[in-house]
Amino acid sequence: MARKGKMMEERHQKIMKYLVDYQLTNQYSPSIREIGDHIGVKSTSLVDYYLRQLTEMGYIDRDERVSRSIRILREYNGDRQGNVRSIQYSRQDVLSFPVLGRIVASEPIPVPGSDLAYFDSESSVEIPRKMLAGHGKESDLFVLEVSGDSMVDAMINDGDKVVFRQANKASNGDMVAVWLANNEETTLKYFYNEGSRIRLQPANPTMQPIYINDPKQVRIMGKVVMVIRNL
Amino acid sequence: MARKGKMMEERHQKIMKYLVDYQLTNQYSPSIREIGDHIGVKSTSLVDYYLRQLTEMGYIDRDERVSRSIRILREYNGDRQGNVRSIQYSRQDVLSFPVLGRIVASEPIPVPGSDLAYFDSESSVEIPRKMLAGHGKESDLFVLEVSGDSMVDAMINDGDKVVFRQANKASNGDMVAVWLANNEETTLKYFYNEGSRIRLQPANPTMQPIYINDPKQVRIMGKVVMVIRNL
DNA sequence: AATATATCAGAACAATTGTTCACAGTCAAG
DNA sequence: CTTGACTGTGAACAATTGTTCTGATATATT
Repeated sequence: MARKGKMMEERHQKIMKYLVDYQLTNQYSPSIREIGDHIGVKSTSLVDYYLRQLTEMGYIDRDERVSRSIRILREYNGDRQGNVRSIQYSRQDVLSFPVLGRIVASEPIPVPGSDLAYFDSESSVEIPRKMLAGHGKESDLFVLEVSGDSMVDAMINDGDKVVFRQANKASNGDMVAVWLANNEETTLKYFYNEGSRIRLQPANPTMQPIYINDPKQVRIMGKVVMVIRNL
Repeated sequence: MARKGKMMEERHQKIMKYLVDYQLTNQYSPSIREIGDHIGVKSTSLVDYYLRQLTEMGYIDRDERVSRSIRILREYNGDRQGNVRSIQYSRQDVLSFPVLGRIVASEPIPVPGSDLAYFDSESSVEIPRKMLAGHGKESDLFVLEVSGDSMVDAMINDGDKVVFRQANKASNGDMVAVWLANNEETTLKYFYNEGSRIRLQPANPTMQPIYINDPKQVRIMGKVVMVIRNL
C-alpha cells in the first residue's frame, strides 16, 4: 500500500493548480525550475519526482527532453468522490465564425462563396470544435443572426445565432433553410421528402406542416447545425 | 514600401501552418530548429528573422529567452482582402459543464449544491469563456437538458441544453426558470415585476402572458443565460 | 551604380532546461 | 530494527534552445 505524506497531496494539488493557471496566462507550460520556485522546492529533482507521480496518476503527460512540454490531461480532484462533477476549464480548439449577415424571411440566405461582398462584421461566434463533431467539413459552416420574429415557428428567436452547413439537398429530418420561390421567402423547417411531395414541418408541434408538390419551388440553402441564444 | 521576395510570403504561410498544426498535436510550440527543419532552412538565424517579421505583423507573439513560447495570435491570411473573413481556429479557454439533469415541467429544477446525488453524466457542454462574458461568476452556472415539448412557448425545444445562473430574484426582462407553487410546474418565462403583480411573458409573441398577484406563488430558480440547440 | 532588402549558412555563445546521482533526515509498517 | 517510501538539497551534466555575429549572394528600387 502506498503511504501518503501530508506534503504530497498538497504538493500535487498546488502543482496542478499552478500548471492550469500558468497555461491559461502564458499558453505554454512552466519549466521545472519555475514550478519549484512556485511551490517552494529548491531542488529540481524533487519537482521531477512529483511530476513523475502526477504522470503515473494520469493527470499530466510529458515528452522526454522537451522543454515546457507538460500537458494537462485532467483536472486534479484528489481523493474526492467522483459523482459531483464541477465545471472544468481547459484550453481547447475553438472555431471562430464571423457572423455573415442576418436571416430575413423575405430574402434568400446569403451564402459564403457567392459574389456578395461581406463586410467585416464585428461580431463573431466561438464554438469549441468538440461541439461541432460530426457536422462535416468545418469550412462549409457559416453563421447568420436571426432578425425579427419570422422564425418563431422554428423555435428560433430574434437575435439567435444559427450555424448552417452549406447544402443543396437534405435528408429527411434535417432542419433546413429553404427559399420558397412561390412565397418569396426564406424559412426554417424540418425537411421530409415523401416521394410525391415535400413536407416542411415547423419545429413547433402545435403548428401545421406545409406541403409542396413541385420540388422546383423549394430551394435548399443549408442545413441548420446549431442554434445559439445568448441572453 | 516594403518589398516582398517570392520566398517570404510562402515561408510565412508555411511557418504559420506549421505552428498551428504543431500546437494542435503537441499542445506546445515547436523550437526554432524544428521550424527550420520543417520549412527547409538550415540556419536558426533565418528562422528567427522570419519569426520577428511575423511578430511585427501581429501574427504571433513570443517571450524572450523562453523556449517554445510562441503564441499564435491570429490565422495567417496573407495579402487577401480583409472583407471575406474565414473561419479561424485557435486555442481558447473553454468551460466544460456537466449536464446535471433534465428540465421537466412538472418538477422543480434541481440546483447544484443541493443534497441530490448527481451521477456522472456522460454528456457535457463546452462553452468558450469568451461567450459567457458578463454572465457573472462561472461557478454559479449550470446546465440542464430540456425534456419534452413543455418549453415550446419559451422557444426551447426537446433536447436543447440550457445554461442557467443560480438566482432567487430576477430583474425585469430576464428569462427565468420559475416554480409555480399553484400549478406545481416549472416554466421558463420572461420576468416582469409590475409592482402589484408579476407578469410572466412567454417568449413566443403570439402567446399570452401569465399574471400572478401573490409573489409567494413564484419561486425563481435561475436565470437563463444561454440556450444551445445541437442538431 | 549604389542602396536596401531579401535570402541563406554556419558558428559560436549563453541561457534555459531536463536528467541523474549522491547524500541525508523523517516516519510508518512489517 | 530494518526496510521502504516520503521529503529534501545540491551539484553536475548534457541536451535543448534562443540569440547574435560574420559573411555571402541575389534582386529589385532609386
